[in-house]
Amino acid sequence: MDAPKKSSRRGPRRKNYMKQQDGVEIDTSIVNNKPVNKNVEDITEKNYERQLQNWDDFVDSLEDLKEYVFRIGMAMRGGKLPDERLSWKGLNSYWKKFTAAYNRERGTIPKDHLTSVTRLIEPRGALGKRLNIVADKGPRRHATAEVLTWAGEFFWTLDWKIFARPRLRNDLWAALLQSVFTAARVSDYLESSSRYNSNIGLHYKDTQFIVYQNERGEPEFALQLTKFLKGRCHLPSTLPTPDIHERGKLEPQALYTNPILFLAKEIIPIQWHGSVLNSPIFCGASGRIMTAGLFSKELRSLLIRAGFPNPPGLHSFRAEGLTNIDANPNCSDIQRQTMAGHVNNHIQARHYASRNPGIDSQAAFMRTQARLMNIGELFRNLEISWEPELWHSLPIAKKEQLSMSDEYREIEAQIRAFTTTKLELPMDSPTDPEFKHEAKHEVITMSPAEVDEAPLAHPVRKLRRDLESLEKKSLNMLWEETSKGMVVGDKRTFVCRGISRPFSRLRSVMPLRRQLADLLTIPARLRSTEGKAALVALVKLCNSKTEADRPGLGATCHCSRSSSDHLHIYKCTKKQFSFAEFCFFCNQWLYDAEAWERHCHDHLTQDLIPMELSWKRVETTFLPGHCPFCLWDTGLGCAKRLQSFCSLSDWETHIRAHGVSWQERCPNLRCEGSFHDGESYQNHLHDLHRVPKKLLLPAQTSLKRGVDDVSQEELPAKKAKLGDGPVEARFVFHYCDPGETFSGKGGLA
DNA sequence: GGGAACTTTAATGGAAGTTC
DNA sequence: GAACTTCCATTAAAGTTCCC
Repeated sequence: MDAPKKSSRRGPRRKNYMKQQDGVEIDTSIVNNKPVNKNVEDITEKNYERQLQNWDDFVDSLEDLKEYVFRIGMAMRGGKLPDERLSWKGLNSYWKKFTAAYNRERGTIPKDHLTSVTRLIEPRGALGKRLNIVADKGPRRHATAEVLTWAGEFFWTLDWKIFARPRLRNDLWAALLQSVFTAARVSDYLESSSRYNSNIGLHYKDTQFIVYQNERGEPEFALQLTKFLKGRCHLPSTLPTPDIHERGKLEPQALYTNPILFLAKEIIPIQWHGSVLNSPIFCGASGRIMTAGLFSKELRSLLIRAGFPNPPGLHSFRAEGLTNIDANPNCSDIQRQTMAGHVNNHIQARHYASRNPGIDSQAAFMRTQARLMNIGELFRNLEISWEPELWHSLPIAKKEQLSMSDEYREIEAQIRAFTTTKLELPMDSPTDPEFKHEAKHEVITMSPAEVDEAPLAHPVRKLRRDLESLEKKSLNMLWEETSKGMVVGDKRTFVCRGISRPFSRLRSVMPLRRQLADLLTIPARLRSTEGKAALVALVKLCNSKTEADRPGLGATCHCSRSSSDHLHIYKCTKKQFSFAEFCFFCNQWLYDAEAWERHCHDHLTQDLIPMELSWKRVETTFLPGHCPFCLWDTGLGCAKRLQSFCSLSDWETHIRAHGVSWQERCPNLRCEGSFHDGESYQNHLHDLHRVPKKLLLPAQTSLKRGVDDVSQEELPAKKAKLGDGPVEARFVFHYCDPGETFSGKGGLA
C-alpha cells in the first residue's frame, strides 16, 4: 500500500509570531510583576477614589472600620429629622465601594471584619437602628399606557411652555416614544451622565431603516435601533436591536403615538446618507448627542405640567413595558431578556415585575375559565398619582405668606445689598474680561478645600435661585395639602391653575403648534392627508427658529424705522389708517368701524374668551391685556368690551382707573361664588384672571415692587426665552381661596 | 440550580457654572 | 434670563461570585 501522500500546503504561509520580533521594545509599564486590577468604568474608579478619600479623612487603621461607617452614616443623617429614614442602599453602596477600592489599592481587609461591618449597618443591626435605616423606600412604580397617552395629548394640545429651540419639542417626544416602545433605559439611546463626553448613544449608523409591505399590502416604514446597554458597551456583539414601526393593519391611533412620524425630519432615504451616519439621532443644543440629563429634566418638567406632581421617570415606563411583555404568552423569556438587555430571568423578577402578577388566581383555584381583563393593570395605574387641578405657581395668598417669612426677607435683603454694592464698584474691576479670565484660572487651580471656601461666581443668581427654591418648596407643600390622590382618568377635568399664558391664549401666536394640536390627535395613518400634513408641520417646526409668531399683523411697519417688534408694527399700522383694528384672536385687520363692532359681537357671543386677561410679552410679539370690568359689562358696546390693551402701561392704567378693590361677585359671571371681603376678591382676580393685586389696591397702599417684579414691557423685545411658566388649558369657573379651603371643584366651559 | 451576598455601573435630582 | 452643562450625592439597577 502506498504511503499516504503528503498533502501540499495551501493558503498563506503559517506565521510564527515569536520570530517576528525585530524592533519590538517591551513597555515595562505594562509588562511587569504587578497584579492587574479588574478593568472598571471611569465612574467606578471615581466612586472608589471618593471612598478612599473618606477613609483617609476620617481614620487610619483597620480597627477603625466601624468608626468609618459610623461617621459616614452620621454624616448622611445630617440635616434629617429624627423620624426621617435613611436608605440602606446608600450606606451599603458606599461601604462596598470602600472595600472594593481598599482591596484594589491598599490590600485585603480580613473577612471577619467585613462580615461584622456588613451586619452592623443592616436595618436590624445596631448602627442600622441608630441611623433609622430602612431596606428600601418602596416598590418600583410603573407608568402605564394611560400616563403616556395623556402626556402626549397634553404635550401637543395643551402645553404652554415655549421651547427656545423648537426642535427640542419634537426630539423630546420622539426619544420618549422610541424609548417607551422598546422598554429602554435612558442611557440606551442618549448619552448617560455616567459615560459623560463618551458620545455613546444612538447615531444614524446604529439604525437600519426599511420600507416593507405590511399585512394590508401597503408600504410601511420600520426602524431598527441599537441599544447601548449599561455596562455592556464594550461587547457590541451582545447589544439588542429592537425596532419601531407603524402598527400595520391595526386600527390607527392618534398621530402623536406614531413613533416614525417624529423621526422624519427630512425626506428619508432607505439608506442613510454617508454624511449623517455619525450624527446622533437626537441632538442637544450644541449639536452633540442629547444627554440623558437634559432628557430626564425635560421629561420631568413636562409630566409635572401635565399634572403629575411626583412624575415617573423613564425607568417606570420601561418597567411597565417589560411587565406587559412578560404577561404576553406570545413572547418567550429569551425574547423579553434580549429586548431588556438582561442576562437572566432573575432581573425581571427582582427589579421590574409588578408585585401584583396580574393573574386570575380565583379562577385558577376554582378551575374555571380565567377572565381576560387584567385587574393588576388597574392597580398599577394607582402607582402614578395625577392631580388635574395642580397649581403651577403659588397662589398670591401663599406667596404673600412666604414673602413675610424671615428666611425669604433675609435673602431679599442680601440681593438688595449685592445690587447696591455692584453699582458702586469701579468699572474696571470684576467685569474686565482679563480679570474674569484670571479669576477663572484661579478657580481651576484651587485645591478642593479652597474651592469649598471660594466665593461664588454668581452670588446674586444663587440668591435668586434660593428664592425660587423656597417658592418651589412651598408649592410642593401646597400640592401635598391639596392632593386628591387621583389617577389619569377623565381628561375633561384637567384645568391649569396659576398660569398667565395657557395654550388657549397662546394658540393665536403659535401657528405651527396650533396646527399640530389639531392634527396630532386625529387617529390616522402616516400616509393619510392628516398624516402628511402633520409631517410637513413637524418638519417646519424642527427647522424654525421660534415657536411663536403673530401672522396677519404684518411683517414690516409703515414708518422708515423698520422693526420686527410686533408692538411697534401694530402702533405704526394704527397711525397709518383712519380706522384700523386688529383682532388678536383671529389675527386679522379690520378697517371699518361697523364691521369691527359686528366682529367683536361674534367673539363675545360665540367664542370662549380666555379667563386670563393680563398683558404678556411672548418673544417678539405679545398677548394684549383685556379689562375684566369692561369685558363683562353688557351695558357697553361690543368693541368697547373687547378693547385690547397693547402695552402693559395702558392696560395697568386702565384697570387702576376703575378703582375697584372689592365686589361681591366676580365681574365674569362664569365664575361661581361670592367674595365676603376685598382680600378674597383681589386674590381671585390675581390668581384666576391674572390681574395683579397691586392694580386693585388703592394707590397709596399699593404693594411695593418686589425684587422679581420687573415689568415685562421693560424687557427687550428680542427673543424672550421662556421657561416652565404656569399654564391653563381650559376654563376654571370656580375659584377656591388657597388660604382657606381646597375642597372646591374646578369646572369646564 | 437558585438564592444570597457581593461588586460594579448607572440614574437622578440638586446646585452651581456657562452659553446664547 | 432661559436653556443648557457640569459636577456631586445618593441610591437604584444589574452583573458576578459564593454557598447550600
